[in-house]
Amino acid sequence: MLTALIHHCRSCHRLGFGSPLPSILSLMPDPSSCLHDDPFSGVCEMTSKKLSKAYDFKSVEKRLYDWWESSGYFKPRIDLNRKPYVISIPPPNVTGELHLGHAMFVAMEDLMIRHSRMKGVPTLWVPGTDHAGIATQLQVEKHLQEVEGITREQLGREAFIERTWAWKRKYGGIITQQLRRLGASCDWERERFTLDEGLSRAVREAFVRLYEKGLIYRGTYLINWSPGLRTAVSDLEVEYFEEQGTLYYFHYPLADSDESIPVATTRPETILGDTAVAVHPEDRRYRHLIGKTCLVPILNRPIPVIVDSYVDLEFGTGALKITPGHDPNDYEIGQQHGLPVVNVLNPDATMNANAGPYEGLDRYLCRERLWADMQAEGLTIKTEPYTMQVPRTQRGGEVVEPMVSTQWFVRMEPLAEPAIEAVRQGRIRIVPERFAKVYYNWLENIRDWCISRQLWWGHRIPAWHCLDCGEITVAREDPANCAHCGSMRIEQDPDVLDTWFSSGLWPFSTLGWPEDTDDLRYFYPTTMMETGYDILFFWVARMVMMGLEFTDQPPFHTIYLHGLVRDEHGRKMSKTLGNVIDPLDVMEEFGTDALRFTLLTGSTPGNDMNLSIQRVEANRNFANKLWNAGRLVLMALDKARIEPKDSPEPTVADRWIMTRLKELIRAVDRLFNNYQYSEAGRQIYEFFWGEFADWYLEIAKLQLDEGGDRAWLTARTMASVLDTCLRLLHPYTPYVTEELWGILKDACQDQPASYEPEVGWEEALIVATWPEPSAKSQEEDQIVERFSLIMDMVRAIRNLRSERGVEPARRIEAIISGGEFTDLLNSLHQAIAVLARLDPERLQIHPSLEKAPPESVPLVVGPIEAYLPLAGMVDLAAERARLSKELDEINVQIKRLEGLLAGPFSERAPKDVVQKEEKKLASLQESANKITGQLRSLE
RNA sequence: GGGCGGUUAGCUCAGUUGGUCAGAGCAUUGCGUUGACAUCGCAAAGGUCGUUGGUUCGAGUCCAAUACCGCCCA
Repeated sequence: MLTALIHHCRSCHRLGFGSPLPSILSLMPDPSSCLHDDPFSGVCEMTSKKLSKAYDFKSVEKRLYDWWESSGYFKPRIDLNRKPYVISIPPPNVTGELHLGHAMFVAMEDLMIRHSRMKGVPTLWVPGTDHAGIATQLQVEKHLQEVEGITREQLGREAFIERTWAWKRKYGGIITQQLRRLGASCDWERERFTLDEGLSRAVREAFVRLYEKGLIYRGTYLINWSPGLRTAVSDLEVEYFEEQGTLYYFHYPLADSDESIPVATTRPETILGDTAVAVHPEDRRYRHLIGKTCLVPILNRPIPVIVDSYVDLEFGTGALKITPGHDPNDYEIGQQHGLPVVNVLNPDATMNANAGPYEGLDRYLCRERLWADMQAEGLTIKTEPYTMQVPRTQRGGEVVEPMVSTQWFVRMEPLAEPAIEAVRQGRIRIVPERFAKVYYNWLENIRDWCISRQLWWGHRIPAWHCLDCGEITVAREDPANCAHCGSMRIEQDPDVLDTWFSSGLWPFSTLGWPEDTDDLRYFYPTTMMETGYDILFFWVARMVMMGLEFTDQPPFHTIYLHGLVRDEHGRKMSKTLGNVIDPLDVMEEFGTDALRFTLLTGSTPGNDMNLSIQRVEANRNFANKLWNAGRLVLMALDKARIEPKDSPEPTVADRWIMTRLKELIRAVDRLFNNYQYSEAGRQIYEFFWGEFADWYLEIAKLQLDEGGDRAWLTARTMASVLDTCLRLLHPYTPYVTEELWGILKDACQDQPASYEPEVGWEEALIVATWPEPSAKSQEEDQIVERFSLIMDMVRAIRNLRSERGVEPARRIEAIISGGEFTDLLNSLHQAIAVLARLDPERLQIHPSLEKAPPESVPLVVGPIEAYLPLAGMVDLAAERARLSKELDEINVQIKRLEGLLAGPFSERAPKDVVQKEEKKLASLQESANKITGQLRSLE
């Protein structure tokens, strides 16, 4: 009986040390003695234990991660002569918690990083977190309210910021611990935080430079105001939802006549801020009213009737109220017509003094009251249900109010242009390509970026207002005086910067910019920006702009965008839907590798993926398959512990699996070069399970039984294929592969004969050499073709057995006529017998048969014929029917191919394609002949 | 209104630069377990590749139109 034994000596270090201790070793009692030096014993007399029957990820993951990290494998091996491979992590919110979006980017980036590292490239993955201004501040505010019942205002700015830092210190490590759990091989010694000292300096430098260049300005414009958060937000942070609302129709009375203009609005409370009524120049109905004066309902404030072709004749009444203070389009019109701007809202969305009698009311209450009052005055016409686009904040989802406010902005156009060019010229490549179009479109129509936030948690704007001359001083170092009048009465602007402003500097600020550090010089520009397409504008485009502006270089060469993770039916995960999948739960149940492999092979670049737990489970099974194949290999090594006498020739099966492995490596290489990571992963999976495990290992068992050199070469081939597969899979499933590889390596090194791979045994798989593709050799196709014939033969017999209900345990007789493949069949005599469950004693292989064996079921696989004498189970009529059916099918094919080859195809198609079809036709004709012969013999 | 993606087996998805009657996982059905693995094995059933037209010797793959679903921008 084969047993997987791990021999391990803790004193002579013959095995095990220098690599992570395999899980089983930690279970072992202390060693009694080691007899390595004993000339009479070839085997270390050691405690040993079987490899567990199933892969136990729980005993592996943390131990391996700690070992990798403490061994320094995550740190780049700097070689100044080589170009490094660098990724800056998309920084998660410092106090955030792991979700599948994180799991996705970690899986993708860790795959890229591990692959690059194994290729021997100096590889750096810079980790870090961002301070998430609004999110973090809200958490702390909520906590203060719940626990102490106080607001941040009551606490005061300085104390509040101190509390927030304390909060960050307490919870800031959680997310990075969770990233570690996913196997993220980042260089944690280079971890950065957007609010740490260096990055804050970078933010300040960037701000000052942009200000000095005139690219940052402060001004009063219409912005998006979040009343709940009491801060401005940028255009990108507003989402529009189609919602049921009401369209209110009413009369806009003229000042000096009984006439009125009917107008419609979805937000009546903004009537109080109207500064004009606009009509279309071609609208005859109102032409005579142009230039006259209307009165704002209730307030009786006079406003002009203006003319503007923006007015949509089809919409509502064809006349438009203009509220420059609370509507973006009206703001534009107001600017063109020089209309005053009236703001009727307070920062908390209650009405202000401009709302007259409605002052102090909430915006929605005001809407009701005002409409009721207008009704009383007979100004209302009607209301009707109306579907409208409601702007809501991305965070919290409350309705955003357009409001005029003094804020800080970045002038984007001059920054956008080089960013467009960089992609256009190919200095930056976007994968998948189609997102380049989205990128251009946004940058070409870019609007200025509102960067100030009325928050406390963030980078405070380095601008000081002079209380004497009113000028602004912007400086790298905190100034004591106004730069304009020298007054000491200066106050720093209370606002902080949008968190994305600091994120925009991330690829270079994390490497030390604005200092000219070694890291910056060597690692910048980075290589790959891998992230979700949902933050293409928020983050990626801004990084490109900032990078070009401050470093004159694109911050990365490639942008790879992955899709969103949805539930298994394609719905967005949300708490309300209750379909949220927590990656921690998934890892707990199925292991990190299973989750990673699922994420990595379940999607194509740029497309959303629907995650199903069943898929994760299937991939957990894959990890187990690896493990068990590993057990078998270890048993083989144990069984074939010899020095080979000669150098044995590989068998047909050996050659086949090695050839297929070479083909696999080439395919994986090509796919990696095209960023087709998921297809590469799937192919490795298919190869490992469907070819190596299902076919080769089964045959290998027989070859091992032969003993001697044959067993030795077989074990070595098994070990070699496993070794290569583990290398190929490591970036996908780092834990199970590292664990198994370490055990395999130890077992191989413990062999009397060398099992050393060409590249040698590295100290760990994470830093092992990536399999390089080899040139295709002449005989490869033939090797694979010939073996495929055997596989088809075996499948055909299995198929027939199953159809006839032959019990699997029953070893049956078979007579094969092999023709030119007789030698091939003979060499696999034993294998065919076992795989097809034939009785080896009664498996006859002949070059040809004079006549068909009696009482037997015939079958044809290409050029090979086989007969299964199934006494008592042969129904001549049924066999004839089966063969006729088969023949008919083949004849249809033959006809089709004959027609194809007789037509223009043979002249127009490439030669090799034609040859392929000709070959296929010949093979079909051969089969047809054989079946015809068999039919005749059944008569 | 503009742009993008999707539509392939019951479900979730793959499918190289077009190469000749489509693949996987799960689910279903039948059979099988002292032998690496039941987290397994063997086999079966299941698809006119959304629709229409075009290009081509050849289209799931390229082009055009169209339907439905989804996303982004305005």
